[in-house]
Amino acid sequence: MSQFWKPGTERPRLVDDEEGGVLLYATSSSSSSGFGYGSLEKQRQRLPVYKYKTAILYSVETHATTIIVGETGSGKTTQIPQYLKEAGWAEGGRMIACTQPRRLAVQAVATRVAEEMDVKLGEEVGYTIRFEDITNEELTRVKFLTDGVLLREMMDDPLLSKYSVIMVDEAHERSLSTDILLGLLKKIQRRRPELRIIISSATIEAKSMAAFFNTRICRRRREEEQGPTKEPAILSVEGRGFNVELFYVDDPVSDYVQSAVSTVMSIHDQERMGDILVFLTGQDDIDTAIQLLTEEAQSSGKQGLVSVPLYSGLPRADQDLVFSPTPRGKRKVIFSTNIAETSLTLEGIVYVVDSGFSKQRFYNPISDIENLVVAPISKASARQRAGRAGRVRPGKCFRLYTEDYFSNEMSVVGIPEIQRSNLVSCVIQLKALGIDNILGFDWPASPSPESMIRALEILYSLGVLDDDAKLTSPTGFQVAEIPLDPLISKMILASCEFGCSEEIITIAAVLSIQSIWIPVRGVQKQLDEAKLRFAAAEGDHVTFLNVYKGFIQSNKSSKWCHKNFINYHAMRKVIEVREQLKRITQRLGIGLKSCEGDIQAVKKAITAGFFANAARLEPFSHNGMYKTLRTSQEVYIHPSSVLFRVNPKFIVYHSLVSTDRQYMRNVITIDPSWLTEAAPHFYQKQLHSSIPQ
DNA sequence: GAGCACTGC
Repeated sequence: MSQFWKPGTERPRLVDDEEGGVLLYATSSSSSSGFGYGSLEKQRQRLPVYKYKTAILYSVETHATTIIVGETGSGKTTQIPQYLKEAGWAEGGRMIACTQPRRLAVQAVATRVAEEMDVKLGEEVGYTIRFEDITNEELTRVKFLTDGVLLREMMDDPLLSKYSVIMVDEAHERSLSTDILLGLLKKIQRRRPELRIIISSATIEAKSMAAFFNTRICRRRREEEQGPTKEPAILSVEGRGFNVELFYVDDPVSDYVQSAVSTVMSIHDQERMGDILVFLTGQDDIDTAIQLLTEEAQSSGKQGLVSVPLYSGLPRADQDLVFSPTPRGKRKVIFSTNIAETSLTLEGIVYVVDSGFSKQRFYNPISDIENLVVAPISKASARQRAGRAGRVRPGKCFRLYTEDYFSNEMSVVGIPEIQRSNLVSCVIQLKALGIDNILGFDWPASPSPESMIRALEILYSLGVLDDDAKLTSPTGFQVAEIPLDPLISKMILASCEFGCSEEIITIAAVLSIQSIWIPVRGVQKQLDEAKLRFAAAEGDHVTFLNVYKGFIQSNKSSKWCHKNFINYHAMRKVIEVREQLKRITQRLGIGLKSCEGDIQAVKKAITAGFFANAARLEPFSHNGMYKTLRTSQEVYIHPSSVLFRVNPKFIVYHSLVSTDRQYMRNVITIDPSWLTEAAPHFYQKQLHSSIPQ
């Protein structure tokens, strides 16, 4: 390995990551195994953040905004809410909120904090995530929630008046909801000077966050200002990770999959025992890498390697393999996507191999298409990946790019999600909160005006916004109320008119789940056959109705799912979402009605939401090429669709996925005259040119 | 002939 690698000139150092001392999937080390309160208290005091308790409380007392830079295992997430509670911030009926970008983290942190405070979860300490509200209105003083839920709460309580302090954790990840939340919190602060905001962020982002929240206008007027200082305070808390030594390649690699496999082999050869985590970009890479490694290990007679894939599409049981203990004398190699960068914490990793790439979403507002492309990661991501090696003992990280590339070419932080996404949901949420001047909204990072305008256009075409870009009544307000993509919400509202809301909320629930089929490559043929049992000539949406019906008739049986290659957990989720939609539609005064098999009604309701996603088969096309009616984009039916190779003339699709081609996922056949019925304004021009009568 | 990661009363 010494020929291949050169130690970086950068000195080995502590590497940060984001969880404040909470180890997901490591619940056995907590009090349930017999530690009493006293021991928990001692553990708390040993956390690095403990030393800063007074400083943090002082800063929160005197500053409107405090930015906490916390490294690995600093304990900030679990401890700061408790400090605030002890200092009296939850007195007088007030509450302390702490947001996380992910549900799992919310549950884990809340559970841990309840344990440390020796209270029952759901009483003094509670949490709220979608479908799960473990809080008690009278008792709960410290509340953990996803930032998406807090945004929803603002619809009822725009000033978030019940909270005295709001801590936004993992702000450096710059997720869509976090950015919207930060923009809104800044606005709230102006109206509620007594509100305190704590933002926990990685080092790299701290300064820009501070600049964003700095609302102090003029230095001289400082003495006249009432209340806390407007200029944010920045506090830094060290972590408790181990050293991770960094290595770079001498020359750029041409094939990072092959290179990752060779590196794993060298580590296995030359380094002491310890598991390896390899960051690749997707399922394809991962499958190829595992195959290559198996071959290389076989041909060189090397033993003792156990390779495990890890990506979100993997069935739950297979994902759990990653957490099973490595057999004695073996070395586990986990080939993972970005999922291991933030969402999952793996124990026992000592070596990290970083390809330097990940798949990232990019949105093109001109074509209104979201693309998934392999792109170089940022320095922040690279640090995060490296940090995964230093959790149990000092580790090593092998970067499959040159040190020169890292220093001079890699961007410091990634592009915030809000600048890479379709903004339709985001715009409607702001409108619902009464923010009229969307283009002038103060964001932590501004999205492009093109994306904003495109979102406004789409919402206008859906009849959600009027000529003055205000929410229409009742449609606009109703669509904003439903926590789904506005196109789906519109479809639900239309179903009322067509008398098929029972069917449409089922379809809406299925569409909001990733996939209801079991994702297995080896048994593709059986999966296709299973699909045929439910396939409807009208398309995928109607097929979903058949699957749902079968699932209900089987009495929601997991056996039935297994037999039919249907993902049982996904179907449970469908039931859950459907129940939620049922409640919401009832509140909106939409009566649930079944069309009793009138499929045309169902398809018309779908068209009412998705008219913009219409495509027409190219005449004389031999390979099933379609063009979208709106922008004449070349698109194809996705191979997973029941209409693949059927190629009906006119279709409406739910979404596009872009790989080497643009694939339409979930399609139904339509009659083109429905398009002009559903959106006359939208299709007026195209009517004569592209739709034959 | 094919699926980065999250999320929402």
